[in-house]
Amino acid sequence: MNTFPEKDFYLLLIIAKKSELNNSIKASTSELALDLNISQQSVSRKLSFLAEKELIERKVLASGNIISLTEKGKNFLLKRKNELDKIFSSKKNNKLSGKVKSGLGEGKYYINLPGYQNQFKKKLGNRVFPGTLNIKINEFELNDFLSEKKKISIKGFSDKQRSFGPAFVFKVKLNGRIDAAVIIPERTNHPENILELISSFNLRKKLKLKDNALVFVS
Amino acid sequence: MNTFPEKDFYLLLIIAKKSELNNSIKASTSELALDLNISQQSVSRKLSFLAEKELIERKVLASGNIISLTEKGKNFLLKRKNELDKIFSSKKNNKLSGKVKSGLGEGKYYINLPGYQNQFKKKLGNRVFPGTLNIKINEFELNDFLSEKKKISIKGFSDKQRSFGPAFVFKVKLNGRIDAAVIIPERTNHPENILELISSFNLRKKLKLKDNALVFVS
DNA sequence: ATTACTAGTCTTCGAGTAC
DNA sequence: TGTACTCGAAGACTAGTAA
Repeated sequence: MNTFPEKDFYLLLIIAKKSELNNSIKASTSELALDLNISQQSVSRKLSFLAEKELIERKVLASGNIISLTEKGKNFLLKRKNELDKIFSSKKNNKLSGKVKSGLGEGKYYINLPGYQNQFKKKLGNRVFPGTLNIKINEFELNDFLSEKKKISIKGFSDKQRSFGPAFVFKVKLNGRIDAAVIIPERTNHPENILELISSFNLRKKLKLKDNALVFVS
Repeated sequence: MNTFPEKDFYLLLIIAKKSELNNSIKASTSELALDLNISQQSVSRKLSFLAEKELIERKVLASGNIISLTEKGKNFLLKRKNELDKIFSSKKNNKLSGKVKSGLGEGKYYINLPGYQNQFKKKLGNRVFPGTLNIKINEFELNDFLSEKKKISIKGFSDKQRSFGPAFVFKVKLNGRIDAAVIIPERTNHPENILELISSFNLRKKLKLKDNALVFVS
């Protein structure tokens, strides 16, 4: 029995990620075991299972496995994606709420660099206040929220000493009325549950926000 | 151990579907057992597990369960959705290919009703040929394909005898060059792996298509 | 009608180890 | 280094049944 690999879904997902859906990957069972937090032996068994069900294609070499998803495997994931999309589509997140947090104040420095400010002026209509308002949000809702917004690109640049990376900004309203923008570094390495807002206003002052104040962006 | 309910994912998904994410549902363990093709006892155990992990909220009554997803439960699904979205986002399907199939010829009758033809003329620019070209496609790719297209609504209407339902149409090109439109009844009950195309042309003749001919829409 | 405990069976797990 | 077999333990399953 066991027609559908619900239990092995996550292994399939990891293979999809690593292979970028369409390529082959080389991976040993112990490597994958680390990703899944299970034993090498179990991965071996699971890969056999997925191959037997024709969800993956697999060549076993002395040095590891060459693995790729089959059409059937991709469809299995796509079907799951469609189910989830359908469930969440009705509840489009056009609002994101969270609490105001204090950042490290680094944003301030970067935001105020002329290389960025000039672009803000051109693309957002105004220079922005040197500082960001940090809001702690549910990171899982961020994707859906931003997917509805227009992505505006901010280019990176260099000065004599160092270079500054590109970023994306998205125009939003804070608490339904104040013009602001979400800014996300293109090569992000900071926590995704913190949303950084910029604005021509000093948002914290303008809205008299203290730490942990509940706000929403839309 | 067993921190994440990979094995019970499908039950969580079913609860999400039935509850439309945010509502409570009433369901007995044996009902859910049918959906999952497992025993009533297993559902009982799985529900306890999900509740213990705080993925669902559950009230056990003499007549069944009142179940709703917790924020944590929704996040679990949302996270999975985001992973899948990410995997498939690079491979945007702006092309859908499949084989020409013979339909039952019903489409012809409906398509040609003035109540529909007048709307086609207004919204697609032309009356359409009375007949549909049926293409067998991969149903799992349909969602992604259509999500990139503009949805045009065709209203339902009634005559003395009966009523005819609303539909959606999406402008596409067949084989990269012929103007056509996908038509999907709003209350669909026909197989989703068959795509029905309408056009001002008789597509079958114009492209000299025989059954099983490979075509693509974009 | 329910839910869910018990108990026996079947499945899945990973340590050890062969190749 | 690899993969994957054996096998004892742990976990998950269902039938019977109590509440």
